[in-house]
Amino acid sequence: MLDLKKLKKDPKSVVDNLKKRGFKLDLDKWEKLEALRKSLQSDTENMQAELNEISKEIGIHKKDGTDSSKLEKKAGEITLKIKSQSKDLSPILEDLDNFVSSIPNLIDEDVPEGKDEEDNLELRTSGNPRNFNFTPKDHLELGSQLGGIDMESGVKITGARFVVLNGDLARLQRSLINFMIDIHTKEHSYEEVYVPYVVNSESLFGTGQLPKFEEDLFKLQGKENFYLASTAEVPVTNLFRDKILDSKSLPAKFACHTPCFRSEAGSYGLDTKGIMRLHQFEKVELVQAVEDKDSDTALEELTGHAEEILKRLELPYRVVTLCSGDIGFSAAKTYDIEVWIPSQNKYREISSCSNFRDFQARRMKARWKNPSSNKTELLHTLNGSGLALSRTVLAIMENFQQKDGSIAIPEVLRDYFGSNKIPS
RNA sequence: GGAGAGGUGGCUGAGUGGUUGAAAGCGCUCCCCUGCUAAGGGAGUAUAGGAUAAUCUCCUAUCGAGGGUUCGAAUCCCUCUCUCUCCGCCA
Repeated sequence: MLDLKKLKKDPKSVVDNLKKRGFKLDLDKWEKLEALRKSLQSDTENMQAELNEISKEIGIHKKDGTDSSKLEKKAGEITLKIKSQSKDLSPILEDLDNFVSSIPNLIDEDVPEGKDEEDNLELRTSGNPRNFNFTPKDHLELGSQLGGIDMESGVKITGARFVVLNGDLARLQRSLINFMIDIHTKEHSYEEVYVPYVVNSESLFGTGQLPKFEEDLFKLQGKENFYLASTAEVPVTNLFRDKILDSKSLPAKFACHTPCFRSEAGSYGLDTKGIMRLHQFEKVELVQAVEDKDSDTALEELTGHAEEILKRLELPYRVVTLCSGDIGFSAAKTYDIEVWIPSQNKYREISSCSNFRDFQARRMKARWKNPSSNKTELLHTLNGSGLALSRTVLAIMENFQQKDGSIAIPEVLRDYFGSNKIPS
């Protein structure tokens, strides 16, 4: 949620900033609503103050046993007025609320301007795409040959964009989970957490998936406000909701493996082959809550943590800064890490690392006690994939494939996997 | 799923209709006292919104959430939710 004080103080810069992401803030509407709210609210509050005063007096009269009927009559009139006024006020408050909670975060100064993913800015690359001395296959072909990727069963059991992995590939994914979590906990000092995969609407509001992006989520029947988590960001970041953290516990860093469920509405026809884009996939997520002054460095650090996994797996990748038109609703700045996919001859997203600054924290009242000012201040939250599992499996298959269709296992993973290749 | 009990400030815990935003204690902050330590004394210590140029200030809201009764609700009524105890079921 935006800092409304900022909007009041300097509406133009807020409008300009939001414009960069292609969001048109209807300032007129807001100012009108706000003016209306102000006058109605201060009016009601004044009446309430008067009523409180009179009620107190009545109390004193009752205690003394003196007559208070005149006061009671007057108070009754005021009460009626307040009630009718509140009826006018509450829809305005609701409008304001909806209006404000649908405004995306402000983007950082150094976010490149642009329209869509074409305008994202490449920051660095790591590793070199391999030169194949044979024609490389795509992961689906490889997986089908190995009998490890079973799209048909996924469709039968559930439907399109669901998959069954068998044998070595299932084990490869599981070993990757352990590998990633171990590095993040042992070397990058994250604490491992296990969290619910079903989340309520408050949690989704907190991280910014609601109210605007309900169509991306799977909603559960029955329980009115339960959804399948689209990312561990939701349950893990909400660990900080309604909390005031001690400065000693900062930075708070959590690593978490969960499945992710996304309806992928609006992605019809995109990545229909194989396991690139699924309704259900596994992910190891990194989440941090830090002091405001630390979030810039924390983003660099967190991105580095995700990159480290790719480096060790010897997968070529690049890091891009998302441009103003491509960045997500809640983020102030985002680095996407893209892994090399030989069959597509390009880099594809495998991790997205974002600094949300105080945007999520304001929505979920995630605060910390600043000992120097002795005040409670909003935390800054960050998260990033470290990494998305199905795409890591895909990338290993394609980048490490051998001429005979077998797949070599990256050196660092062999102990976890228990062998040095997946035979054809 | 059935039956009961309960949700009060950073924590513990009083408070069943009237100057209660809320006693007391703990914790924390500042000050005083003591040669040091131990101890003692005093003051302060929620969040959000608003008025104001701003602050000491003032107003409003908040005692799980939402409604209701009343001049007035932490306190009474209704709905929901969560926690605990017992029973049932169960990986």
